[in-house]
Amino acid sequence: MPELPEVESIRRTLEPHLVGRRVVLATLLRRDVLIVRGDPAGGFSRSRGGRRARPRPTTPADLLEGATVSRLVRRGKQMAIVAECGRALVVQLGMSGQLFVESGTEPAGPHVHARWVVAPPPVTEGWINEQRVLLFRDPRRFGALRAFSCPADLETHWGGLGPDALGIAGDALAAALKGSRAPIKAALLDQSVLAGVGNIYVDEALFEAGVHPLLAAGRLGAEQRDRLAAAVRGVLARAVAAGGSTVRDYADGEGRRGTAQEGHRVYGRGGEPCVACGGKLAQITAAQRTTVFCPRCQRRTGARKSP
DNA sequence: CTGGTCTCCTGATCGC
DNA sequence: TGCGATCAGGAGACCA
Repeated sequence: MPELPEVESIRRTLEPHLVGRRVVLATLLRRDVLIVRGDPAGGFSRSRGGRRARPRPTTPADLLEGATVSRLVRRGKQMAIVAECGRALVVQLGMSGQLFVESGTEPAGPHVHARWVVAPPPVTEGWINEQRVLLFRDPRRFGALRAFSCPADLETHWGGLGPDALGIAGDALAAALKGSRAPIKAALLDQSVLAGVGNIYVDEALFEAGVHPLLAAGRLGAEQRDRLAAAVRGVLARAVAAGGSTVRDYADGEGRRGTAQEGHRVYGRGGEPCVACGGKLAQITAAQRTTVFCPRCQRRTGARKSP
């Protein structure tokens, strides 16, 4: 389940394979994973009554064929492959998505929905000088590719996201949570509030900050919000440094697993002892997600009412 | 508008 | 050993 640290690890490992290279061939093997101007290209919208008579036409350029990659940019859990011409392809990995360069030694397996052949650099300059094949694989298909034809369209799309969680400051978090009566866990998972946190790191950050997952978001005190912002940054930064969490099948852009799961203190540990107090970790459902926390270390207490 | 619930999807796991 | 039931979960649609 790729969250910010996993996407950042993928971005970093793919950079040397893609930046400065030209996409010579792009193939869409399953059309409905590509979203162009807000609609799936494959013809059948998932929304009720959204069945369209004709598939939306797409062009190879939507998948950046013929374009030269200028940079890979991450915002929250999304990554954009930005081309020199201004086009961009945003990759959303959803639950089970993977984006990686084909190793040649292992078969890519089923559920590959898009494939790019990337030319070698014009001048040989180092060890990565061969043609590369980039694959988008996504068994559960909660992921998607979104095509944008200019930087302004990409910015508009990303405008719907909250501030990036990796650099979230206490006052920015306060602004994002102001007035919210949703449980803090639900608020942190809402990508329009804060971009990048998913179910693993939200539980880890709440534990580190000593905040109960069901506390109303708008009721956190200033000190709690600062602690929470610092916990979010710290948890994510450590996970990035560890190459992300491989809980099931996550792998980076070169197929390598991460080790951040070794540092998880609550995720996946319901019923086990708290690493801080030794008490039994509770497991509940919050925001429709499995939620693990320590009832002793994470008090459901917010700011005092003004006298 | 806001927050809660439903839905999509497949692989892993569990109990009989 | 086989197989149906259950669970996992990101995020948009939907609804009260």
